[in-house]
Amino acid sequence: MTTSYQPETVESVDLASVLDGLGAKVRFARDEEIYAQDDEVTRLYRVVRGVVRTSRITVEGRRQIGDFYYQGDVFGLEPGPLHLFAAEALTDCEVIAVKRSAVETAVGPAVFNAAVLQATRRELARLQEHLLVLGRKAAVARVASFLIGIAGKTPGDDGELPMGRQDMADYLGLTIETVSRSLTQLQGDAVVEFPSTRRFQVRKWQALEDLVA
Amino acid sequence: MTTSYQPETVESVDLASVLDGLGAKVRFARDEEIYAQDDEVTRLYRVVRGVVRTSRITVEGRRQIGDFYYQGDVFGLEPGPLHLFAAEALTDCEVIAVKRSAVETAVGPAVFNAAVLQATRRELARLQEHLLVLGRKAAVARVASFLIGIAGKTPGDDGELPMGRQDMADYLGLTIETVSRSLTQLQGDAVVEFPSTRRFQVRKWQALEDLVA
DNA sequence: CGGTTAATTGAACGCATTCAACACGAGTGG
DNA sequence: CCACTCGTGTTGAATGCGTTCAATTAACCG
Repeated sequence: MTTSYQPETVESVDLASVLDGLGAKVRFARDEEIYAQDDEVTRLYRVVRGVVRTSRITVEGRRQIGDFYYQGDVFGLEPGPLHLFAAEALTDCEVIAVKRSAVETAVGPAVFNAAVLQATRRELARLQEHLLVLGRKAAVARVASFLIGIAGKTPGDDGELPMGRQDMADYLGLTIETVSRSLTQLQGDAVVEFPSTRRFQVRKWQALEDLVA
Repeated sequence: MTTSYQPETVESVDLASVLDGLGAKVRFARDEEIYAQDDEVTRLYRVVRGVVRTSRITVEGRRQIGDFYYQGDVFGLEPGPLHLFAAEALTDCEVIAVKRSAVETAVGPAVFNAAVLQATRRELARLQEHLLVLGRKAAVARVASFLIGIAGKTPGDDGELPMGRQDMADYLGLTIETVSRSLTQLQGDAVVEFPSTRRFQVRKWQALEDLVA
């Protein structure tokens, strides 16, 4: 058993389920810091409830948002010994935080590595997607792809934005005004509809996806 | 030995050195394709000589360059089963290509996972850095940070650009003209000097880094 | 209700893009 | 050696899009 070759078994371990068994839930209030930029990377986190954002402030005061993490997502994975991005509670939320070493001793190094690898892969996929959005020029296209992502999280045509316009702007590399104008334009074209500022409904999926293409 | 807990040992495995022992060197001519977009992810690659670029074409014909890989770099790591980015030989080059399964059977799943994880982390670090460059607006700042990266690869103040202006533009999310203008501006301010189109020398490191900050 | 923050809208500006022309270098053949 | 071409890079001028600054409106909460 110890010598048999079982790559599939090791590969299929899910970090999320591993974390659930360990560590206690911690609550964070809106805008509270979970870990800071340049903090040491010691823990792994999982969102139990609410939404978390990672962000980085450049010297010139500009802010870049790394990503938003929703229920079930694992975050806190970074390549180096220090956090390049800080993590804050976007909404009031609850997260499970476990020391990496604790996870490792609990499940063993092989399983730990496999699980971290899988989670890191997902992280890589997020970044690749984000990269393309930022590389693409048109503001409306960026906003459109963002809305698609949000709407895709829930079944049906409607989506809910847990973050404000400023967060959207910093995520998309735009200003708050441009985001607002893009949204207005999409509404004017009847592609999406906003009953309130944070809730929307997709009216023309095709048109929305054509913008991103 | 099989049951003892040795995280450090497993962690420290380097994928690059593992690859060297396996697989044969393959030559690719300039602009030749190493693997295509949407190809299955089956192999791991290492650059022995020359430079490789990864790129992705959007439906609207726009091209985004993922990264450039130099001598010693490992590439071909992608989160999903398919390659989102294609890989091409930027210059005539030589790469080692090994089937992932071959690597895994050679060193065992634990070491394989550890090694792939480490390489994936590096990949993640590259992307995070790239993300910040694209999120930052100013064209000159993007070009400056690119030049710093290139110049940092070789000791001393001079650097060599293996890629053309179009590749730089697609990497930085700019047009070829804007890249050219930014370079001219940097030369005009005597921050860098270009004896030829592909070779440069940094004159004022401080000024260059201030632009990026 | 006011009081505060967030979001939208307007107008002017600036920077990157676009389209176009020109310069440069390398390679080819007269 | 010159003329020619082709690919690549630079430069110019005009446009357009996103930004910036400012004012207005909407949403939230006591």
